[in-house]
Amino acid sequence: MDECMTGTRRSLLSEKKRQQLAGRLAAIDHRGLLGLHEVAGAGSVRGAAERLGISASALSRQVARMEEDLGIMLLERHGRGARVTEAGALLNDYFEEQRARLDGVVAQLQDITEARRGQISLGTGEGFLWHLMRGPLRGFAQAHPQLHMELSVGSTDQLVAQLLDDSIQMAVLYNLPPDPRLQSHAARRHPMRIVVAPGHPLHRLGRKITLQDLRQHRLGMLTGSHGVRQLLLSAEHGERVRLEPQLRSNSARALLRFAEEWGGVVITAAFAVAPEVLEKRLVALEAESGILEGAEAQLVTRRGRRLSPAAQQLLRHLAAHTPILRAS
Amino acid sequence: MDECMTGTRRSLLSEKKRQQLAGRLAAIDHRGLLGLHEVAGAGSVRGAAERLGISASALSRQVARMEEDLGIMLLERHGRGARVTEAGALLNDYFEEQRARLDGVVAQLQDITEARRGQISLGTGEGFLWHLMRGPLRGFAQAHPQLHMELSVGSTDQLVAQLLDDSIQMAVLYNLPPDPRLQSHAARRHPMRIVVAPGHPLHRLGRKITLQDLRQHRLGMLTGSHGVRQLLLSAEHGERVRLEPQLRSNSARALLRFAEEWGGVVITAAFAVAPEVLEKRLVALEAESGILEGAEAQLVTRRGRRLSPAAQQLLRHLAAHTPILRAS
DNA sequence: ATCCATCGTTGCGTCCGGTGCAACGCTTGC
DNA sequence: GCAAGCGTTGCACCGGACGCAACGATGGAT
Repeated sequence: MDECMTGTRRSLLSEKKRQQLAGRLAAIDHRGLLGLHEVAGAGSVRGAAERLGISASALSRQVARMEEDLGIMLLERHGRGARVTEAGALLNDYFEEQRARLDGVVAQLQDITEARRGQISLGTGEGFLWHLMRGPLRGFAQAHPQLHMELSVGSTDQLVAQLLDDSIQMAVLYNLPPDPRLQSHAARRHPMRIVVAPGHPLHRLGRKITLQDLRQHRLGMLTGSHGVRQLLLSAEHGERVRLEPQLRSNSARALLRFAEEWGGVVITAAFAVAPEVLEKRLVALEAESGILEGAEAQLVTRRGRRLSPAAQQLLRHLAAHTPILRAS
Repeated sequence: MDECMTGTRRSLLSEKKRQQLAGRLAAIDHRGLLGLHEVAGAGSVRGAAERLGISASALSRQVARMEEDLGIMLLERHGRGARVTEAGALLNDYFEEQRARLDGVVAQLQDITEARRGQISLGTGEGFLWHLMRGPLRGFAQAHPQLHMELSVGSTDQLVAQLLDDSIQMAVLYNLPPDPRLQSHAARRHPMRIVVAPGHPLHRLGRKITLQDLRQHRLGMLTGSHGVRQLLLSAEHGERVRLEPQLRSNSARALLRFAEEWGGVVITAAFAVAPEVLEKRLVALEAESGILEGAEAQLVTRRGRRLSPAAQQLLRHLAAHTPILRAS
């Protein structure tokens, strides 16, 4: 009924629509309405035709076709000129209203084209939040007040998943595992550091910290879905060390409080603790590990995705004006 | 180039509009928007094309042309299907809004077609007011609550002038002089009567009144622009009688008060004093005059004018349900 | 990792609809 | 009564939209 008869069914459907939709709705096209509008304004078919740059016969036929399709008279043919009937005036009002509305839509499209208006969704790791919010993101938002932004904060693989299903357009993340489906637009190496409170025993060592050193202290770690945790696992494997964290959390903020107030040790990038280091509430010690050295912060999108103009502009803006993403 | 100035001028105008109007506004035609809407709903070009009963290639081209004209991406080509971009969603919203609005307009057009809605303007002589308001006009208005009526009360030649310049669609009038530009849809002879208060000397005569009889009494007359007055002038001329009215007024109502309370004499049709005769405040006496016998009440329109459906229906209704217009 | 089903797109021949020109009927003003 | 407008119609023509077939590309299935 539905597959073997598609041809017939299509014909019937088309025939039905010819009389239902096309007969009433599609009969009202932009051209006919414009013609009617000009006739209403000019007061004559010929005058309106001259305004439109077409012949009077063409315009006459346009209106005649609309009348035929709608089954109602739109013009009072008046020997000397023509006036719109009540129905014609109704359609003319409709046209003018839609035209004004359309102007607004076109203006909004223009805004979208020039990235003055739009919806941008980006994701970021928790560690970038402070830098993004006070710096480039804030500047961009101030420069584009009509731009709506949605900021999704999550772990690396959460962000990757959101990138892949297009629920975010771009993401700033740390320690991204290689993925051909993603495209990097800016990257900078940020070695992982050992973060402790000032005066901590590791701080007093005065040298680079090895993974072995960490075994004697209380560790705090992100849960497994974060790129930081993944890289650390690789380092443990490479150096044959197994680290047992005292505190696991999906919140980097919680871990920093753990280091600051509980005297714990946290491994993360320096930029992620920039405010605390500035206020001298924490210190970031260098680590003695090749693997931890290679960690990168990246600005990525899904490869092959066509971004909106606003998103493209934000992408360029972030790549250019985010110090922690600029290659040194 | 091809036709001296006109051809070139048209080309330039067309070229200008190609970039101004057509480039932004006319690019958004009903067909393209419908296609975009279906793609947005179906999630794929092919599915939308199947719904529309056209080929996928045609639909693809429609959207591509809109994107070209607007200079902005409307679809996210997604390998597996297609989704609308923000700009596409904006246009789709616009389309759905206009479609809903259009449904309303079409419904209103339907109402106009079926005379459920509309604007009717009619004129009438003062003498018909009582009959029309209580009878056929009231019934018609109750049967069509959405119909707006404009009732113009005036003298015969005022109404004729309004008919000829189309400011009223039809008129009920008395003693219409023959006019080829007007068309009568219903007519009934209503001889003019001599109207006096009960007990008036003319009443006590107990016979038909001649124009000579009138010379001995105080007459009230309408001013010259009324058909009644014109006919009476003809009768005076035919019977070699000159009547000198005591009161002239353009208000028939004033003349009736003149007859009722001042003991005056007024010449008019019987229907024009129907309520007063019913209440026995006036009597209508027959006149002895061939000319006054031929007076007619008529329902007329301008010949050649195409009336609105509502007006046509009112015309038929008045012709059928107005006793003073039905040929006995 | 490979295959293939499906998607969107493009080249090309075809056809329909809109258009312009000229002529006609009609109304209006001189 | 005549001429100048108006709106409309017959006819030939042209351009744009369409369908068909084939082509890259993507994503899931094996």
